[in-house]
Amino acid sequence: MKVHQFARGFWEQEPTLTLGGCKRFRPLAPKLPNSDNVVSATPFDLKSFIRPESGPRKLGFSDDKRESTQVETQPGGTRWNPTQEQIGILEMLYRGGMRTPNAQQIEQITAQLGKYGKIEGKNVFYWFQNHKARERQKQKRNSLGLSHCPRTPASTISSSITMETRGSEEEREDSPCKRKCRTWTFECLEEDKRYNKEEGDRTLELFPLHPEGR
Amino acid sequence: MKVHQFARGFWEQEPTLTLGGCKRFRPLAPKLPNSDNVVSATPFDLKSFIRPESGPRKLGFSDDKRESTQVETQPGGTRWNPTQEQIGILEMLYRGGMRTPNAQQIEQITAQLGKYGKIEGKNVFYWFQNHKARERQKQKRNSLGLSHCPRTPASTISSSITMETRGSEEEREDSPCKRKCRTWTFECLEEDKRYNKEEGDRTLELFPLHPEGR
DNA sequence: GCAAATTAATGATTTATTCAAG
DNA sequence: CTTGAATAAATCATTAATTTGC
Repeated sequence: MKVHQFARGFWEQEPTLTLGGCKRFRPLAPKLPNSDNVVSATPFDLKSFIRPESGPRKLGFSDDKRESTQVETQPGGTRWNPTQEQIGILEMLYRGGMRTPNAQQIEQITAQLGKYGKIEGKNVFYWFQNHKARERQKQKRNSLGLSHCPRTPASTISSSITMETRGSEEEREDSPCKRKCRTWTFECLEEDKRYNKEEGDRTLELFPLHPEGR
Repeated sequence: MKVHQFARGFWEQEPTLTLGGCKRFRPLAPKLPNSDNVVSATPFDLKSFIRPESGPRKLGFSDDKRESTQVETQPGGTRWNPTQEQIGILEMLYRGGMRTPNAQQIEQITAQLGKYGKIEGKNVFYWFQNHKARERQKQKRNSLGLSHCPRTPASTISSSITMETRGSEEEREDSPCKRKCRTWTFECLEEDKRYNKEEGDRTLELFPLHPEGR
């Protein structure tokens, strides 16, 4: 099987990946301590490798200096705490019919909401996911209690801005036809901790492979 | 309520947000026929049109030269088509115990696998998700047939490289304790379509629009 | 041998659940 | 108790295998 061969090259080039922390894996290759390998590799071997939640959860926003000790993959950190403005806007968008914003939309929403407080794209994403799910639950609960006239709670929604959302088709809430709208990429944990600093932080590049460039 | 106020500014500044690709909604704002908002959206309306193989599906490694015209913001989107090398490495990692790599891990894996063909972080993420889920299904199916001795298939995994992954703690397979490891961000649809790229096209910035310094 | 037609795999998204911070 | 965060299950969609008729 050729896999091993490939694997071989793989490990040799990226010793980092050879489970720095997880010794169980015996590297197929010698080890190759070569300091800088390809992709700048961000040496951080495997600390986070599967044991990310060990460290202190709290530190949060103190002020990242993690690169020194690498505090296990980012300070767990405080979770997003939306401001009234942010919630208001999100709800408006929701009422407006938005259910599963795509990457660009999320990006822009995030940019806007960032004016009212720290926020990241994932917060927006999650908010829509949760809000949608919970509205659904609520509705289901209600329907059980009423057992008829399923259209009741729609009032707020339908009143002013139901929009085309689903009025046109047969679909309800969020049809599956909206598939394939989102694209995303992973980001180095390090940086997502910044609060909203001005300019610069908008231009985040997606592949923060370089250790600390920013 | 101030919401409207915010909303107002919001829409004005970010017309793009009016649902780029999902025409279903009618934007609160005028409409903004501005072409760019469709953005990718990959109106792929017709491409898949029942005759999926019409276009040059093969390109893969041949030597694509399409980047010149960029084919309207990327072609409906070819999905990732892993090479043998990539699969081999991924499977190795999986056998090594990796189940839900975090952002950093994904990043690095992606960087490595990128040597063997175009790949993005999300592909790696999805691969693990799917592989894990499908192994589970398979196992369940098997167990139904056997209805006993649940420890059977573990052999390969436990034998040589279980790693610290969860060897140290109480967690098995993929306990929920691994929560909160991942961080990701959304990316503009535009670029994710490029094929392999080398240089710096990775540093793209995401906010083509920030209206004002915020 | 070969393409169109079908089927099997599997990549990509969405939805449902669960966990836990506040 | 509310709700942000994360994962697993279900689902959709596209690509590669394969079968089939010529």
